[in-house]
Amino acid sequence: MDQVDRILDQWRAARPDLDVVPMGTIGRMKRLTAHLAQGMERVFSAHSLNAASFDVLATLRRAGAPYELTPSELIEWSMVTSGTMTNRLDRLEAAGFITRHRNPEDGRGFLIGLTEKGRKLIDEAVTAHVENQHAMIEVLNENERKTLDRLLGKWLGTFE
Amino acid sequence: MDQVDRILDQWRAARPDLDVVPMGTIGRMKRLTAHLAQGMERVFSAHSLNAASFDVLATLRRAGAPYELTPSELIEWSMVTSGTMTNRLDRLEAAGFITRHRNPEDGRGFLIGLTEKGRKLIDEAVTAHVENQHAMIEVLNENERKTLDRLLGKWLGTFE
DNA sequence: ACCTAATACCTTGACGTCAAGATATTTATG
DNA sequence: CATAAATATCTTGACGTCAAGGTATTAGGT
Repeated sequence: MDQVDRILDQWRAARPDLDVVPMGTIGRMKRLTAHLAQGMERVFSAHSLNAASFDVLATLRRAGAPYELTPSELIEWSMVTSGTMTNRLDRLEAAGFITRHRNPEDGRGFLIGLTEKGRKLIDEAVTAHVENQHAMIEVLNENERKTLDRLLGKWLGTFE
Repeated sequence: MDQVDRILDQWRAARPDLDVVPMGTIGRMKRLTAHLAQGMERVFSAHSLNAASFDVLATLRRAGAPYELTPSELIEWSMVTSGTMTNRLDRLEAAGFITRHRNPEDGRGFLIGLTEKGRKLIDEAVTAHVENQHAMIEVLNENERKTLDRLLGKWLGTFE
């Protein structure tokens, strides 16, 4: 009997004509994602980062050496608008974690690169991040994790 | 092989020392929640609402007649800060969906009530919302939904 | 070559959110 | 009672995000 169940009970009393079972599942997804985000944010802030800046640095890092991508490529991976990416890059550049230089192959655009400081930071941060994710999912056993991942994958498939 | 798998493959190449399986599950959760939120937002905006205003009106509606709660109670149900709730209430009051009057039992506070216009709107909106949620989860069969809901509940239990 | 369309990125204004602090009122303590 | 502590709500300033629009550069069709 968690908070989501209490909400469903209220709906069943107030609107008995509605079948609110899916609302329960979706509500649990939303709350869980919020808790997970909060847990991850703690690790990020311990490394002077937040979800937005971690996202950009991680995308550059996992792209592999020489750790360079265009803003457009970063936008695709991160699924944000160009204005959001400009803002993210402004802050990361000011903090000295990335550099912006004109793309020699396309005068309209730029290349974003990790600085040495940025690469060291994201390598430390992602190590702690992965450890933290392991800790947060610890309550589920191997079978449960596999089942959950499979169901999420199937559901996600209808959207992507 | 979805976008999450592509990200995991990049990490395995760039940082083979990390076990990124939990990152995959958490990543799918996050993306799925984002898609679900987007799908729900479409229904909300069709009723001149967004997730924030729907949340407040729905909380008042499912509390039952006379559809009145204090801002503090709304804050607890919605898990937002007081500043956020003030902002939400300002907009809903300006739109004529709720009223604010001083709480006769506590001079420090207020009572928030649904207007007739607000009650009608949320009743229509929540009907469409529940239908939409059914449509979005349609791809999973009864057993899969039950299993997913049980696993999410177990996981969520470690946080709440 | 020229001109239109497409592309890459930045800018602006609005929104929803939070953290921290302010104000008014109630409750608890001596 | 008087006063300190707690409570209820609003205010302020900052952040991250998006949609829409702007500018510069490249690509395509004639």
